[in-house]
Amino acid sequence: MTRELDPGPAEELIRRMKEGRPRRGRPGHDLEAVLGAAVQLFIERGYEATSMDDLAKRLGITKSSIYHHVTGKQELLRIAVDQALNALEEAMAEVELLQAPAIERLEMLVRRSVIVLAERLSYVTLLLRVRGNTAVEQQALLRRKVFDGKVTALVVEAQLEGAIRGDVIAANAARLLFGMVNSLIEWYSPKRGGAAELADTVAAIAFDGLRTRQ
Amino acid sequence: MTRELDPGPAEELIRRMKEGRPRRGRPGHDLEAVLGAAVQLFIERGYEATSMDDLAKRLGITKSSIYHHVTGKQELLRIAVDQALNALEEAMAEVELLQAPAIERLEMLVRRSVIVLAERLSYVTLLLRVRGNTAVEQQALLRRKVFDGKVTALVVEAQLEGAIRGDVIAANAARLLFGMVNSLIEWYSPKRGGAAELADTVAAIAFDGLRTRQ
DNA sequence: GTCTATATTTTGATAGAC
DNA sequence: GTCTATCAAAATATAGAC
Repeated sequence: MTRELDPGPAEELIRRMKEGRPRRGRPGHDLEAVLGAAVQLFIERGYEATSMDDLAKRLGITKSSIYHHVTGKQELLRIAVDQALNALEEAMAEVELLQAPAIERLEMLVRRSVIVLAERLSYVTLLLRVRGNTAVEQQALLRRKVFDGKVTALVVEAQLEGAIRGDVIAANAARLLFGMVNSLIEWYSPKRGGAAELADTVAAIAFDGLRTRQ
Repeated sequence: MTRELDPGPAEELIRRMKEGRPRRGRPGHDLEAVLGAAVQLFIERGYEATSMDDLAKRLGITKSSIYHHVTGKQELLRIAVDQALNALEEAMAEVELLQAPAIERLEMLVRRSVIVLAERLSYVTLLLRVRGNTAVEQQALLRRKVFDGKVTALVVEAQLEGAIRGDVIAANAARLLFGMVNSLIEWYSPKRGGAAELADTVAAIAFDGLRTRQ
């Protein structure tokens, strides 16, 4: 029970992923393959609506075989949302180190977040759909809340510098800004081309608006 | 099976709601009460994660009693998302009648949509979370798609008029715009004050951007 | 309008052989 | 790494009394 909050043994996978080492050539499936199929299904049907048997069928194995790779359904979700949170928190940490006006740090955070969303699309998608039913989900919501708080702080700072309009409530602006960013998960597809260009579009609309200037 | 796509007998409720006639004073629960509790639970825990027994407990009755009011779980979802879709489509229809530049019609649609989201917050929340698992959900997704297509058409028109920046892909702009609008369901609360003011904020950011102008 | 059964499936998970 | 067999719990839904 305390297990789902621990780092867990799945960090082996995360480490392997970071190092770009794809998978070992053994027959059958490994954790990576199981996780990939699970994430895909969770996104298609929703986490709750996906049964371990659905996952087994997708993998072409039996339900019980899955338990050789993970302790249960929740662990699959935990690994996935952790991937998303780690990347977003890393982006935030980098931005916080910058010596620049708040509005520039904020814009950089927006661009970096778009990139993270594009690169880890399925993980971030799952993260943003988490509702808080289980301990795993509540922990994820908590980390999101911390992130959101830092965004609001950036907006406040930029307003004090006079760089962001003062006629909007900072928390609302922060939420709308990242509401726009996060909405990418609803339609972005890697085929759709460069995430960098998309980041430009998002930043342009968010900071300068849709309207033409004369 | 064909039933879930029919208008269904629950249109009595919808009619009563439109007329502002709240509920009949009989003892026990009516469809409206059951629907209200269901919607609340679907939002808290997710549709799939909510069992009919959860709903029964929340209402203080037994599971089987629910089937006196509705044919099943899916019907509850159908009534709810229909409420949201009807309101959004009505807003679109009204805007389409306006004799005004496309950008003004688009801005009006944004404002009206914010109001709809605020007024029917829980229904729209459910609508935006629909994944397409069942026939009910697929029908809802289809109606959303039509709505989105009309938004994109408005953006294109406004670009041709030179009112909206031409350096963004219309479909992307439309999606980001309503991504921002729709993100309201994640945090808006009626207590948070007027929806009209919020609509102003959304329109200001979307059309003129966060950045201060000198 | 609500109840007490009850039917029938499906769920997440385990034990132990290969 | 996968299998068969099995489990206990939980799911949606129905029948029929009050």
